[in-house]
Amino acid sequence: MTAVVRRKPTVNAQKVAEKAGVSRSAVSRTFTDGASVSPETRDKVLRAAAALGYHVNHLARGLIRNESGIVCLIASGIGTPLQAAMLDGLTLALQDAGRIAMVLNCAGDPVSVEHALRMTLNYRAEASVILSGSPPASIVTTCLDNGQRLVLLNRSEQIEGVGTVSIDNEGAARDAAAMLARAGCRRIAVVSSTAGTASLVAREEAFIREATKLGLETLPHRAGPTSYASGAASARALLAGADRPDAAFCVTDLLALGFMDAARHDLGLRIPEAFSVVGFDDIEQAGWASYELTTFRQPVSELVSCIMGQIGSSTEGVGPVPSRLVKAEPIWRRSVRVSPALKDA
Amino acid sequence: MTAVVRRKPTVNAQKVAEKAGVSRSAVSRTFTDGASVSPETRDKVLRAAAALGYHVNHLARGLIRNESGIVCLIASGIGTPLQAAMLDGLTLALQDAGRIAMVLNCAGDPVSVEHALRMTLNYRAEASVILSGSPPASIVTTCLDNGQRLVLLNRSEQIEGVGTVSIDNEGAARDAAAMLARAGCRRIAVVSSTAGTASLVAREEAFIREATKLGLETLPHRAGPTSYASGAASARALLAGADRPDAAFCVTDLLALGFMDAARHDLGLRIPEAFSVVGFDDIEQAGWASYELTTFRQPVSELVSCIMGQIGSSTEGVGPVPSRLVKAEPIWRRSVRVSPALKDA
DNA sequence: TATCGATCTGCACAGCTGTGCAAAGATGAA
DNA sequence: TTCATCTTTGCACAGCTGTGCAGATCGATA
Repeated sequence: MTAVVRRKPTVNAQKVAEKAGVSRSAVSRTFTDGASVSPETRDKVLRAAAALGYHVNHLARGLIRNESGIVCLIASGIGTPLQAAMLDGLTLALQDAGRIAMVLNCAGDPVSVEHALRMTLNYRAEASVILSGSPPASIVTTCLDNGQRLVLLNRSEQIEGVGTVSIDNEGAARDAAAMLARAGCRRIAVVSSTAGTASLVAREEAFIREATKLGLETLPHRAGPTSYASGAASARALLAGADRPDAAFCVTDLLALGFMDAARHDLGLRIPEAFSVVGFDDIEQAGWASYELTTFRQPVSELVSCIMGQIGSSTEGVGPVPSRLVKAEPIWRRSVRVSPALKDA
Repeated sequence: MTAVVRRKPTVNAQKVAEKAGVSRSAVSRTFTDGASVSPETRDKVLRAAAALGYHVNHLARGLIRNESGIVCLIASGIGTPLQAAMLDGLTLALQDAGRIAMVLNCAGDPVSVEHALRMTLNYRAEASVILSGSPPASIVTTCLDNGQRLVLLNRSEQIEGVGTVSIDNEGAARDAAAMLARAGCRRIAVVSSTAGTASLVAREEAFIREATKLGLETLPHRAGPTSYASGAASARALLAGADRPDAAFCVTDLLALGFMDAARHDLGLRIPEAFSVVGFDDIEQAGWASYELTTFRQPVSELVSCIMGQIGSSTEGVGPVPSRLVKAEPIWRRSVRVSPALKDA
């Protein structure tokens, strides 16, 4: 006598119709925007639905309308301040737009991104936002063929039909180089990570190019993943010898904060008097009083609204969505020493 | 001549069956675990599916199986380090268990939690995890009636059929009081927030009760929401007068870090020599060299596996899931001065 | 009153899949 | 060869909803 799996009697539109004494169509129309129902039947239906605890089945609705209402967010390192802020903003914006967010936590490598996009297709998501990692080309075309919108964040490649929102890494990195040159720095550590993410590499290379052009010496260094610990390790490695650099450009605020802490507490350096640090992202912690990090802001809310624009209202066709380039404004705080020249002025 | 909305020809099991020269059932069985298909047809199907870019429609599958594979995570303040860490762990664990996470970003008030749970029912989620906020009782029973599993985090109320995972706030708060008493502190600021969250109130009250029992004086203070800024504001308010406290118990690490920064940089206090601070949560930043905050750890991975246990394998019935109480271990760092008594030993 | 128009309602089909049941095919044994 | 057993396959139904189309109801106007 095996235990019989007794499926709970689910409450569907049919039940509501019977209780309200109307047809099932009337129930459906009551919960469909812009459908034609008389106020009385509408009332009867709503009352019956509330009594039974009826909730429209979005799986079935998505099946017939071919609009699931689901938008997938594909990211890695969700626990990180910047990614968490992006997720916060995106989930909220999606809800305001009547969609719902599915979060796929991937490792960042192409295989896991492809896996995530497959899941995306399984759930017939209307759009997917890839916040980190880079998808193989084949799965991208499959997504587009299935009518899914795709938005990539901080990818340099332009793909036909794929929306792109990018930070102006090059411009900001050039500004950073100029900023440190004006402060009178000469030997500059360039602290990056071994992750090899496109935008991080872009920042590093653009900075080195501009700094070299300005006659500055650069010392690239990568201690590990993009983290506080890696920043601290870089500081200990770079500041140990006799001929130290006199400034550091860190491609990420997390790296910068770790770098600052190690420089101050392990090596006794005074920032900004004896050493200048510039970061990137403007995460919340960069503004904390222990750091007061001068950095470049990733304008989260602007990025979010750009992404929402790319996702669009799902009505228009495959119009070639213009890719957006967002400026990263410098945020002046107190981790860069004031230039002697400016002091005189 | 209006633009005809031409629905893209979707690729479904029927198309795959035709291309592979088999029946649609064979396609379905190929993608169903434990179904009976011969290796040859299976191969033909897989080849045809790959060629067409077929992906099983989980909406339809969920409709017929009554198992959507969706688990909803309801939270507010996703950008916060602790919540972000929880989301990171939960999304990963869910994916490993073959489910997928939907994230509902709510404001925390009962109305928005109810709204989120309604959405949960619309998508026929198998389970919902409420990470913050407190749902009205009526919607809870509706969820249970619809066969949805429900897990509450840090709720004191026991509801029949609802899983609960809680941190031992009281025990940890008592430990904190004893810790500060042993360090020789006498007047202790209790820094909390105006949020009124159950677990924060529990920490505050348990601490005050135990501290009073130990003969310590307590000065409760709430400057605003649970944030770095509120912690800093509390420090400025509490440390301005002449008869300062000599220690602070902050019900959250974010509050503690803000408190420390304001105490040090605005008021010139030395921590831990002249002032001791204890926090709660052990967010990543608490371990940074600028803070070295002594605190109590919310064991994220343990909480995650407890929650996963409550969600269960969805096979068994409404068995009364035992509620779990997780200990918050003290993490000794350097924000509490070493007791003169211990120094002698 | 008869006709027209507007508004609402119900029928029936489509959308995609999983699975029980019966039939067919394959395999082994007598 | 004949029978029995096991595996595989196809049919057809269920699961829940949105919507086009035709019919019904109602009010208003000539």
